[in-house]
Amino acid sequence: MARRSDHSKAQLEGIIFDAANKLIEENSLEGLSARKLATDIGYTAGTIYSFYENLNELILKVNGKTLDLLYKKIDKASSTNKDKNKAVKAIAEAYLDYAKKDMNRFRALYEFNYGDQLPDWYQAKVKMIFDLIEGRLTANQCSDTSEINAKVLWSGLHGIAILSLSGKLNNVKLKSSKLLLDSFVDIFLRGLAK
Amino acid sequence: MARRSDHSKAQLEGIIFDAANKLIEENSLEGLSARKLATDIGYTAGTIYSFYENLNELILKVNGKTLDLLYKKIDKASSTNKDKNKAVKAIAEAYLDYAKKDMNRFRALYEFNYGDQLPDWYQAKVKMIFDLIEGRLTANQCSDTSEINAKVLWSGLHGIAILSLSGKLNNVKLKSSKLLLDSFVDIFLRGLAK
DNA sequence: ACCTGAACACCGTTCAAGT
DNA sequence: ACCTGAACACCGTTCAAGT
Repeated sequence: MARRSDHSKAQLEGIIFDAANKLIEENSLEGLSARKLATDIGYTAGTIYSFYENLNELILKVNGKTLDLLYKKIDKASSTNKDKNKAVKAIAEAYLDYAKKDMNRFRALYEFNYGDQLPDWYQAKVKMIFDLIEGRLTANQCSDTSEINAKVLWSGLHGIAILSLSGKLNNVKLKSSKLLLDSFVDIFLRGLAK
Repeated sequence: MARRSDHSKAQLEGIIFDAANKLIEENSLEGLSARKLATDIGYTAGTIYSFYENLNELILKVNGKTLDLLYKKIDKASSTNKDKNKAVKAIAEAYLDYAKKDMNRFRALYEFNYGDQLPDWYQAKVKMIFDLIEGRLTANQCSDTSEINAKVLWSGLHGIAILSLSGKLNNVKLKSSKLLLDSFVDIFLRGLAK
């Protein structure tokens, strides 16, 4: 212990964040505790609280970074396709793919109960992902129902992702989750094209 | 404290279960702790462990009862309608309605990480709900895709339920969750009717 | 000024000891 | 036989005291 000004304030904040991010990456929220984190970085638990109000603020920031990563994956997947239906499918698959490959951080996203209302900067990140989905879906559609349709798409997508991860969707193994997702998107797009 | 054989073994187990159920009903898993539960029933925390191996077993049993309640609601809703599409919608609405009205116990259902594989008796309860959905959906359909369709329906349903409860679906207030659900079911059924 | 370390109020779980 | 209560190994968070 006792590293006393081995690092600048900004450096230390980065060290704390990176260590927290790593712990969550390894075992979601169960992986993170103030004392474990402190041991990892060679400081005392108290130090964390001079950079973050509490653990929740730190978790929220890690989750914010996770949202950024998710956004990038979805953005990349959607922009390489031009046909609308294919773009929607690509978005859906990128979402599920991210959930599977970065399982622990994805779990931390929805297992975390912040308690208070989420701050604006966090909501903005969620909105960015949502707008990406909505934008691709409503290329040529009335905007009256487009928001609802996008929310339906995202809800279904998300439901498949979490039920697949948790294994609670009876007998749905990870192998078949893509089949499930593709079926959903197909049904959804067919249902939209009245 | 110290009530020493005021109750029979079976009585005491019931008392523990009921108290746990009540705590979860009031504040989901955050509401339950061994010490709080012990205080409520007038025993010591150690006593709980002579009836349940650990808190997880107790939570699982409470969740089992919640699944029973959910099943009953869905069963009732689906059997009062004869038209297939109406029955499917009734099931979906009953699911969402239950999630909203018994929010804390419903949250405990999916916020709980059991760790190990879920025991058979629990999986059987999940399957009963699933079969109810699948049965109504596949009245006259090829059984090849019916299981997948039922899983798609349930995933979407579930996604809407949890995103509505957690408020993570940006700007989706509880008021509009029924609208969202109805839209989903409409799109889904239209998509199925190729 | 920066960080510690002890303290406070909690956890789940075990098990020797009391009645 | 049944239940306690102390103990163990943990939590998050605060803040006076040390350097």
